[in-house]
Amino acid sequence: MKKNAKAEKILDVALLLLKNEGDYGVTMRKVAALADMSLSNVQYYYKTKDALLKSMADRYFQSCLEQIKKIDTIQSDDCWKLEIEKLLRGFLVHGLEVTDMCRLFREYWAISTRNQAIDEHIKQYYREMVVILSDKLRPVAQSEQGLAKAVSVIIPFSEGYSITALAMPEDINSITSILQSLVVNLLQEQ
Amino acid sequence: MKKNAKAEKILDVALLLLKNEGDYGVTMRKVAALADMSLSNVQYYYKTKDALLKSMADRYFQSCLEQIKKIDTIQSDDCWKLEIEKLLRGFLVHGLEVTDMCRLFREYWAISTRNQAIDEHIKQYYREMVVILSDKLRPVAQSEQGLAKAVSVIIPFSEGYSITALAMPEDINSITSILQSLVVNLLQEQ
DNA sequence: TCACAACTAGGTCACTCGACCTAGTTTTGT
DNA sequence: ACAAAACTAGGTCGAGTGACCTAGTTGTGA
Repeated sequence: MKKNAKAEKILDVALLLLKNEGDYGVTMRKVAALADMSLSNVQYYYKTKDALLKSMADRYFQSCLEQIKKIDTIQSDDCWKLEIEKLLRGFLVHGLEVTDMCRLFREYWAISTRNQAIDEHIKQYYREMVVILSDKLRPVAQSEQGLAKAVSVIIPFSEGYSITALAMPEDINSITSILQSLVVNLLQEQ
Repeated sequence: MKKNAKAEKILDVALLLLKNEGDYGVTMRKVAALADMSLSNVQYYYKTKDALLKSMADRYFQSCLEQIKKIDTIQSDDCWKLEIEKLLRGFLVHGLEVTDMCRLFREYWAISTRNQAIDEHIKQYYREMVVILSDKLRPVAQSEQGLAKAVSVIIPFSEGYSITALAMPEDINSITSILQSLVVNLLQEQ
């Protein structure tokens, strides 16, 4: 049994609560009950609720970035445009069903409007996402300028699509195709 | 003094609280205090908290749609592409600063993941937004197909941009320009 | 004028919350 | 072996919460 196993389990359970019941739904007592330990025990690992919320955000945004890093870099071979489409589809698929990731981000977007620290976390997350995604696309980009434009289109669109997708008249295939040709054009910009 | 003046004031105050403190921040007592009336008085107009939250959502999404309806229809004159740009800028400007509208939508996006009724409200809102925006753009659309694609791009992008704008490398002018030429192309699709 | 509905105010109830306190038990380092 | 640190458990406290109750006051229509 790892030393930090309980502290990790508390974070797991707390994120589960955040996902299902929102930030005010995360109470020390509920966390304790779901983690199958006493209230005082939770409070031993996280002295205050703020400390718990901070640790949750630290770990969650970190894990999300690591997930993005796992995406394959687009290689400059003869089917790179197809690879772009696959990459875009991977982002847009969050619009079809509300995934755990979607739920947590929606909570954090809301919290960020009333919590300076979370707001900074999210901004930093998207800044790092820009860097990571740029690295993935750089091999097929004709200019840094075009690359910057491409990521500045992909990221906002995929976030917005995760919210609005089910209400749009065009389906994901059509949208992916439109976005793909736009991104390809931007990447080919001199 | 209108008959419903108090009921309306309660909704005003409650939306203010929702914006600033989230859904759990809306308590009957806080609403009463801010509306300068007694707790029982608030509870007279809205028997339960659920009833209050429902009325808030009903009125808010309604008012948002009416705001969108006020946007000028794009006329098919010789400067329609410039009008498109102006329209897009109006949407994207929500990315530069977190407006009241942004804050409330972020709250509702989060609430919708755990509240069926709000989820339906939001879906319906975006569906109506599709219709309204389509009407604005139809005069310059070469086909219904292209029109559907255009709105299916504009709406998700503007929502996502309101969240991510400040972390993107490209500024609003560059983004607006990219989106404008994309939308113009889609509208000219046969 | 009078009855009835609309409205207002103050209070109580059981419940939940984060923070704190105290007293044990286990583990660790020397 | 033993002291200190790490950990666990149970209890209490004041502050809020939504729902509910009762008793007044004002307004309106017949």
